[in-house]
Amino acid sequence: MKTLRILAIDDHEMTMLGYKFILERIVFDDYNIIVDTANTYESGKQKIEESVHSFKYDVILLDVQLYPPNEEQPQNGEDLGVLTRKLVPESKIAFMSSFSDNFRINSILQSVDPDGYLVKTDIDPKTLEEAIKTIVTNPPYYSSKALGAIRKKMSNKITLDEKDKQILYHLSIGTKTKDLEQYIKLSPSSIENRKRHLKSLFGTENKNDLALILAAKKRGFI
Amino acid sequence: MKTLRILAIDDHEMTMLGYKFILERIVFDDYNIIVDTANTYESGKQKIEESVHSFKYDVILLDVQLYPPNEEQPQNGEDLGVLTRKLVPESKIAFMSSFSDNFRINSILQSVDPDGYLVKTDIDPKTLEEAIKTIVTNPPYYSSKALGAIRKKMSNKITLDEKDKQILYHLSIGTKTKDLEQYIKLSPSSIENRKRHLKSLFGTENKNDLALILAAKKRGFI
DNA sequence: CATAAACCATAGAAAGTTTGAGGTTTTTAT
DNA sequence: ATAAAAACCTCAAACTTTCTATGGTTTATG
Repeated sequence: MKTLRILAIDDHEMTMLGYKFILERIVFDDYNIIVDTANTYESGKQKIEESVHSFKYDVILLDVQLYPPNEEQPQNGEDLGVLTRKLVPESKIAFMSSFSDNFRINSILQSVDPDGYLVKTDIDPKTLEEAIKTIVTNPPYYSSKALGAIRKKMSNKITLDEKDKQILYHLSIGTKTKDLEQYIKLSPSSIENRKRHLKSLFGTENKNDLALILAAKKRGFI
Repeated sequence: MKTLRILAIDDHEMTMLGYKFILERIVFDDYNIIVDTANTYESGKQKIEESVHSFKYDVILLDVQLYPPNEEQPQNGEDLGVLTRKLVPESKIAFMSSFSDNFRINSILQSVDPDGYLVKTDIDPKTLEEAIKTIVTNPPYYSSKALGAIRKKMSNKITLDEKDKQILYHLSIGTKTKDLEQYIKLSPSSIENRKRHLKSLFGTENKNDLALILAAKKRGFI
C-alpha cells in the first residue's frame, strides 16, 4: 500500500478539518491518504521546508488568503506557491480561493502554474475527490468557476502590457486617477492617454471609469 | 419529457455512428436525447441553417477537419463554428479534433469560443457523457489534452502580436524565410529582425529555426 | 565548390509613446 | 448653490521603438 501525502494550508481551522475529513476517506487505487495541515503562512512554510529533506508531499493545497481580510497581508498563498515550486518542484500544487476574480487567477496561473485551481464555492466532496485524483494522475484540474475565468482570458484578442494591467487593477480597487502615478512609473498625461486607449479597446469611449472596469472584468482582466 | 437535440458533424461516417450510439443512450435528467448527423461541410451547414427557423439544436459537435488530410480544405469546422455562432447563438458548440496542436486550439478558442473542446484521443463513452452534461448545464468542458494546451498558454508571460504568430506558424509548416514576405506584410529585414527577437524571447539565440519552433511549441504557441 | 538561403550590422525613415503645458468639463463636498 | 478637486481633452516637442534598404558574412545544400 502506497502513501499519498497531502498538506493543506488554510487559516480557518474548521475548514481545514473538513478537507482533512473528506480527503482521508477518499478511495483511490491502493493509496493510503494522509493529510497534514497548517493554518498560518509561517507554519505552512516550515512544513514545506522540512519536507524537502524527508518525505515530500504529493499534493500541497494552498489557500490564497492566509490572513483575515483587511489585515495587512505581508505574505499570501501565492508567495508560498512560488516558494514551494522552487523548494520542492516534484510536489503538485493546488490553490483554493474564495474569490474567483480573474486578476488573481491569471496572476497565479502565471507565477506558479499550479496543477489545480479550485474556487471554494465549487468545492464539494465529490469534486474534491475528482480534483485530487486528476491532480495526481493527469493534471491540471480547474474547477468550474476557474474554468470560466480561464475561458474569458483565452477567448480574448486584447493583450495588455504590465502598465495597462496595473492601471486597470488600481482603478478597480478605487485608486484615484491623480494618485495612479504613485504606483505606475508614468507621467499623469501618459496615464490619461493609456486610460483613453483602454477605453477605446474595451468599447467604452467617453464613458466613465466604472464602465471601463466593468468591461475589463467581463473580459477577464480583473 | 424534454428533448435534447444534438447535431454531430464529422466526415467519418463510422465515427459518427459511434458518437450517435453513445450519446443517445446517455441518461440525463428527464431528457430524451436525439442525435442528428451530417458528414460534409455542406450538409452540416444546411442542417444548421434549417435549424434557425425550426427547432434549434442544443449542442452542435463539430469535427475540426472535415476533409481528408492533404486535400484542399476550402472550409473547415472552425469556419462552420464561426458561422453557427452568428446564425444560432443559443446553440452550444463543441469541437472535436484529432490533433491537439496548440495553434489550432488557440485559434478556435478565440474565433468561436466554443462551449467544449474535446481532443479525440481523450474521448471515451464516460468522458463524452460528462462533456455533454457539462456543456449543457455548466460550460465550458475542455478534455484533458485540451486543458494541457490551455495551461501552457495561460502560464505564459510571453505575448506575441499577430505578425509574430504568423511568422512562427509559417516557419512551423516549412515556409522558407525568404518566402515569408509573401504572407506577412513586412519587409525581409523586418522579418529577420522579428525572427531574431523571437529567438531571444524563447531563449534560442544563435540556434536554427527548428530550435525556435520547438521552443514555441513547448510554450503552446504552435 | 558554387549557389541560394539564412543571418548580421548599420543608419535613416516612419510610427508610436511619453511628457508638459495649456485648457474645459464633470464630480464632490460643504 | 458654489468652490475646489479631480477628471478629461488637445497639441506639439522629445523620445523610443520598429521598419526598411543596403551591403556584407556565414551556413546549408545540390
